Amino acid sequence: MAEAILKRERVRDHLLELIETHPAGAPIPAERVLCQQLSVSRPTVRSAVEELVNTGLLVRQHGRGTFVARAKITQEMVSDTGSMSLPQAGGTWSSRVLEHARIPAGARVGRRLHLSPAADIHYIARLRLVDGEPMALEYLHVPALVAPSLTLHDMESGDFYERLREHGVHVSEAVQSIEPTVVNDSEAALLGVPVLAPALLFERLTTDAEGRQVEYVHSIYRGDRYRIVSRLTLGASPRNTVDVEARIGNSPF
Amino acid sequence: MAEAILKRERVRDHLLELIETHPAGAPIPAERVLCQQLSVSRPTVRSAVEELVNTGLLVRQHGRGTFVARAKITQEMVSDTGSMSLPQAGGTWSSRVLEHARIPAGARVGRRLHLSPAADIHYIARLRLVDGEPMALEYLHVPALVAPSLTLHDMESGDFYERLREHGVHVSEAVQSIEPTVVNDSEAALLGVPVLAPALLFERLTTDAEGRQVEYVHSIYRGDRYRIVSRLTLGASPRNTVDVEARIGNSPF
DNA sequence: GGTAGAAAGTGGCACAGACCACTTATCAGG
DNA sequence: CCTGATAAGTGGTCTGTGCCACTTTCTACC
Repeated sequence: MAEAILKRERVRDHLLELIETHPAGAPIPAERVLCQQLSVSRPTVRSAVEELVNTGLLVRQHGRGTFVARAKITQEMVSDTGSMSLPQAGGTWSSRVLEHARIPAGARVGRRLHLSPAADIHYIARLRLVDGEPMALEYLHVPALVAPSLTLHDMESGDFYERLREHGVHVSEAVQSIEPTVVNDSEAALLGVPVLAPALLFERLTTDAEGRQVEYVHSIYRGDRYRIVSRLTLGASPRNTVDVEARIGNSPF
Repeated sequence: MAEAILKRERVRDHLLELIETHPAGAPIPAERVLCQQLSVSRPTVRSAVEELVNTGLLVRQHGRGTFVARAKITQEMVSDTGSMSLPQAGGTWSSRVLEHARIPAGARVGRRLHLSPAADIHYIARLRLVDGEPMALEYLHVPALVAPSLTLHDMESGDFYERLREHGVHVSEAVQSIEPTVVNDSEAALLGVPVLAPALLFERLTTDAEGRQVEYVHSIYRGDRYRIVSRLTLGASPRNTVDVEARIGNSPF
């Protein structure tokens, strides 16, 4: 019953495979070609392509072709998509590694990653700066089992998820929570703000295509420099909304 | 040249009109009926309907029909859509009006609403509770010019935007910002938390179809009871994502 | 040799029809 | 009176086809 009965889904899965095996920017076969290859009609292909265009995995260009889009769920996700943005357009990011080790998960992290507390994880603590100014503290945890050969360099790289893909890990979904907090002594010292200053606590749990928890990130952002901005549209054509966007879905009443 | 040559857009506009003139939950004509009325084919109708379903204006139910969705950009937006959700599924909301008046906008509010500081606004301050427990303070400002006959009852109603629509105001977009803060003395007293407890400061500016600023909301949410949860998908079928969802759009590389 | 036009390839839009899956209301049977 | 089968109405999927608009490339003309 797991077999895809719907042609549309079969086409979608085929496209997803193409996307995973092709670098960003690469063209995918023309719609009419896909029709022949998969033995479906063009509207079916178009429907599947459209879905992936809407989710941002593909980009269509009239008269030119359809291309693999950049995967945007990255460590910079938050700032890239604008769901969280700097008060005044950002500067240049940099980071300083504070700590790095391969250690047992422990109770708290283990629970979130669905691991035994004794299971090894890659751990890295970084201070993230914008134009040299401390902005956030980030604590990254990746199960060692998920990517045994992961190097420190991989974890430092900007396009971390791209790197994970090379290790055979295909990130598919992230659940992120944000809550207000205040900084403690050590955080205050590292971020250069007074103790008890307002801050945002981010937690992100990332899941791969096979449903495994592949990443747990825990960050403290300075409240005086950060702000979440979302733009909610109602009724306007989605064509009008630019990349800085978060559309909200409704449930049936 | 402004005329809609595309049938699909004509259908979409027709649907938008239906949505505006029908109360939330009302059924719209069946797809096959719309085909006849508008002299287009069913795929065209379905495509237009699908767009509005994706933007959350319509809800389809297999075997039952298609219905006007609740306009979810409301005061409850945050909790309803799950872009912000209670730690453990919410209880029942209620509110206590703290203050209510028709007053001049003043400098700060006037600037945000693009009004002269002397222009009148409807103002209401409410304490919002969940299961009787204080949860947030909300300060709502609506220009008197926008809805001259707005009553206190309108502003107290849960479906505030529906009410605005009856006054000829069609809400189309909202920009919302969230930042961490701590509560001051009076806020602490009203919310029943210690002074300097973490909190979230919400600001929302709502714009109508004509580009007018129609609402400015400023709220303080208890940090210990509130949390923002967003779910970011990459490549998964949007069908899998439930109402608690925020999809992130990408720009072409 | 340079340039303008034609041709080929791409995605964009639309049609008419067929069949399936689900929901609801109706109606006959117990 | 209640219950279960049935039929009608709805959205869900897919086909095969035609034409249009845009982009790129090639070609033939100047």
